[in-house]
Amino acid sequence: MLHDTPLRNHLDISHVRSSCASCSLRELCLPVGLNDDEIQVLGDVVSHKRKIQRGGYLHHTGAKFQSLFAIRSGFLKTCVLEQDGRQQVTGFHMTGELLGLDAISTDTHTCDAVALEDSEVCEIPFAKLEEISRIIPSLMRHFHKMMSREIVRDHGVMLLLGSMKAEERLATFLLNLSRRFLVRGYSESDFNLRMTREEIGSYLGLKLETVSRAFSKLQDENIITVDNKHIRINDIARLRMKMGNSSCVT
Amino acid sequence: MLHDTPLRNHLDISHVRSSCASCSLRELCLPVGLNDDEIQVLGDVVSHKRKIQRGGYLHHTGAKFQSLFAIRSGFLKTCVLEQDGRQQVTGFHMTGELLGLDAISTDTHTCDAVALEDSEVCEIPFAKLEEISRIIPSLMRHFHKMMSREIVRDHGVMLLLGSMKAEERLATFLLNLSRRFLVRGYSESDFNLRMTREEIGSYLGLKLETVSRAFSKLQDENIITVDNKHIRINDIARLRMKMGNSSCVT
DNA sequence: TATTAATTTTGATTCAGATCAATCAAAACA
DNA sequence: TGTTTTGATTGATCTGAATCAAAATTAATA
Repeated sequence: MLHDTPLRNHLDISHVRSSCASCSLRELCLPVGLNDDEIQVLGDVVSHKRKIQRGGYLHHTGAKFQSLFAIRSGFLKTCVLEQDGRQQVTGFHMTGELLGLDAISTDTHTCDAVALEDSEVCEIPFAKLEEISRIIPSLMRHFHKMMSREIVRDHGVMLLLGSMKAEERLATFLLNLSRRFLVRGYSESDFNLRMTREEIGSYLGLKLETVSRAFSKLQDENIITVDNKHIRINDIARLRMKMGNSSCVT
Repeated sequence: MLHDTPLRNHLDISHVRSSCASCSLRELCLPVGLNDDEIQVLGDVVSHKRKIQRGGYLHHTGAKFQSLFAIRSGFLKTCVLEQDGRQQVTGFHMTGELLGLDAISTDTHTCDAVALEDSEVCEIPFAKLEEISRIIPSLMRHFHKMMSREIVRDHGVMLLLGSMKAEERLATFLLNLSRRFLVRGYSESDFNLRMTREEIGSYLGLKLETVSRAFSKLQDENIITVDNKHIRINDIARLRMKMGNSSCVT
C-alpha cells in the first residue's frame, strides 16, 4: 500500500512531462479534464517556481503556511525533529507529489521538508487554490482525492510500522519505490536510493544497522543486488513474497 | 500528539450539544461562523441519521463511498482486515469526529467502521458537501482543515509506532483519550475504555499481553488505577513524563 | 591527491516485547 | 443457576531488533 493505491493511475500526474511555464499546475489539472480557459486560470495561480539545492530546506517546522508545493523534479524527505535533535522521517517524496497538506490544519508547517537531491518545486498559494477550486469543481474534487490519498497512504505506513518485521518493511519499502519509479518512466528494477540507511531506518521504524542487515539478507537470497546506494531487484515476485501476509498491498 | 493539535479547540465541535434535527452539521459549521441562512442550507444536507448497535458495522471495506459520517454519539473503531483474518485497528473515534475521509480517494471505503458501543451518526452525502462548500467558503476551509488534521494525526501515530516503546505508547494513548474525554465534558482522569486490550494492542502495534503488562506497570507505580475497563489517572503529570522522557529514541 | 568525515557493513551481546501457557474474572447464555 | 465463552492478568521462555563495537567503504574537503 504505502504510496500506491488503485487510484494511482488516475491521480498520478508524474508521467506528464509538460514544459509549460505553469509547471505542475497544468499537470495537476490534466487528469481531471479541464478546458483551455480553465487551465489558463490555473496557470496564473502557480506563478512561483523554486529551486532547492541538495540538503536545502523547502520549509521548516513551525513556518507559516501559505502554499502547497508540487514537486517538479528531484527528491525530498519530510521529517520532524525530536527533543534531542534527532529526526524522524515521515516520508519521501518525488516528482508530481504534493507537499504541505499537513500544514493546512494549523496554518503552520508541522514538519521540515529537505531536498535529498537538487530539486525544483512549484509554489501553489493555498488561498488561491481554494478560491479557484470553487469555480472549477473538478479541481476541487481532484484536490480532495489527493488529500484523501495522503490519509490512505499514512494508514498503510501505520500498518507497516504496527505489524511488519524488519525484512517485510524493507521489502515493502523497496517495492513502493520501485512502483513509483516505474510510474515516472524509470526502471522499476534498477535505481539509486537518494537517502541514507539511517533515513530509511527512521522512516521504517528501524535502526540503520537493521536496515543494512535486511539489505544484506535480501542480497544473500539473490532477491536484490545492493551496491551501496544502487539497488537492483532481481526477483520482484520473491520480493513481493517477502512483504508477506501484507494485506497492505494495494 | 496523536489526536490533539493546537487547533483542537478551534476545530473540535463535540462540546456543542445541539438538539437540532440537522445534528452534526450544525455543529460542523458552528465553529466557522456561519449565518442562519447558511446553517439552513447545511441542515438540508444532513438528512439521514443512523443508529448502529454495539458490534454493528457503519461500513465495510470495499463498500461504495457516498457519504461521510459525523459521529453524534457513541464510540467506533476503524480497522482493516489482514489476509489471515486478523485485523489491525487504525483508529478509535468518538462524538464529533468525522469518518470516511480515507474513502474519498477511491470512492471506496478502505476500512471497516465498527461500533464499540451503541452509536449514532449523521450521514453527510459527500457530493452535496462539495457542492455546498463551493457556496460557503468558510465551510470549505473548515473541511480542508479537518482533512489536514487527519493527516497530522496519522503522522503522530506513525511517530508513536516508529519510535516509542510499549509503556510510552500506552501513556500516549491514555493521555490522548483523556484529552478527548475532557474536551467532550467528561472526566479526564476517570473513564471507561470501550475497547479490549487486544484492540488497544492492535492500534499501538503491541500484543495484548504487552498492553496488559504496561497497564500493570503504570498501576504499580501508582500513576493509574486499573479495574478492568475502568481507568483512573492518579498522576497525570507523571503519566506525561512517561510519554516524554522516552530517551527520545530513533 | 591526501586527509578527514560520513556512511555502510558485519560481529557480539543485550533486552524489550513476542510467544507459549496457565489461571482468573467477567460476561453471555442455556 | 450453573455452564460456556470471552477477556485479562501473570509467569516462563524465546527471538528479533537494539545496542555496542570495530572495520571497511565512500564521499567531502583541504
